[in-house]
Amino acid sequence: MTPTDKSADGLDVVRQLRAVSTELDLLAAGFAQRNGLHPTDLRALVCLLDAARARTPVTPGSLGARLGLNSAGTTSLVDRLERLGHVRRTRDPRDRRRVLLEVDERAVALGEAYFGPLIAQVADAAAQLAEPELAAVRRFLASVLEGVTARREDG
Amino acid sequence: MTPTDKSADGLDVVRQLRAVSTELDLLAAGFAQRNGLHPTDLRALVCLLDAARARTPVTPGSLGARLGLNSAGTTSLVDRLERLGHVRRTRDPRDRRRVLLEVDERAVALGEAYFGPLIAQVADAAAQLAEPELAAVRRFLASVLEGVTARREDG
DNA sequence: CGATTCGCCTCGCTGAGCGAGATATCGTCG
DNA sequence: CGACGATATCTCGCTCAGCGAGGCGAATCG
Repeated sequence: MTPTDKSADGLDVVRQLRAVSTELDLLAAGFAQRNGLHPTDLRALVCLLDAARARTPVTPGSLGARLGLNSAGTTSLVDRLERLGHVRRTRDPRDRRRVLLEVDERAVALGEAYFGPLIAQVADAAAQLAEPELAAVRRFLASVLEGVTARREDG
Repeated sequence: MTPTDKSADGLDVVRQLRAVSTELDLLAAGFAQRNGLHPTDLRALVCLLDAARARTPVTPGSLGARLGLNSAGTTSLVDRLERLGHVRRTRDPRDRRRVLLEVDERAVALGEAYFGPLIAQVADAAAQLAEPELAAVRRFLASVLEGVTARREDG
């Protein structure tokens, strides 16, 4: 790449990506606040909805691990979500030490109200690209994801 | 859109974008924790570094507004950053009510240690695309940014 | 069956961030 | 110039998310 060609070194793309990322964070924070949720609660709901779609059972332990919380913090997180009616606690009949978390339909609706329009907008942006262009976007994003993940894992 | 054509409806791009966003958040959180910073502190440093590069003066008030903090919370945030030596308080000679925040060189170095490799990786990912492809990525990201920003503003 | 491990919860505490209000400075209008 | 309201920041007291330590029932291993 030529140092004089500013549009070809990808730095503007870096800026765009960062702007998108921070705007998404702000959007999420605003949504959380409007719904009486803390950022952690929203992240927890996202995990729960992902798991529900994948038919994967979630326990306080697995949720806390994924969010980086200790067991005490996880308990109070689940307490909050349960108090708001987003989640129910059920004893696992196979292993009665475990508690299974079931997301309420209201939480699913809430999640769709949040992600739905967002998904539609991104999908729409993607739909305005020709197929080979879309393929390039996919390759670029996959590459970024790989890089970020790799950086996160070693530190 | 036809549910059977999974590659053309852009949903996979949505998933990629979300994955990138959450990975970036996790990376930031890990970096913050390793450096004794809270997520808010890191966001504040990002704002300060951006402003420093743009030669824009920053006051506790403007910083708090940008981060969505109360004046009391802003004061304690600046106290923390000052205690860690990342920032210095200076009275504005033109308006002695105001306090100007100056970032320390250590904070700049810290920021570059964090953003540098990340920027390099994204720029590298961009460099592996042909020019028309890169243009498509730019258009896509601009479109996503516009959509997200618009959604955030009305709510 | 004990002994150990595992999963979750309770208790007490630290500290980020909020609301209310105090303090100092600035701009303005008589 | 002096009084007054606006503005920028800070202080005080509080709430509550999350941590560390420890407890208790359930599973597993010897």
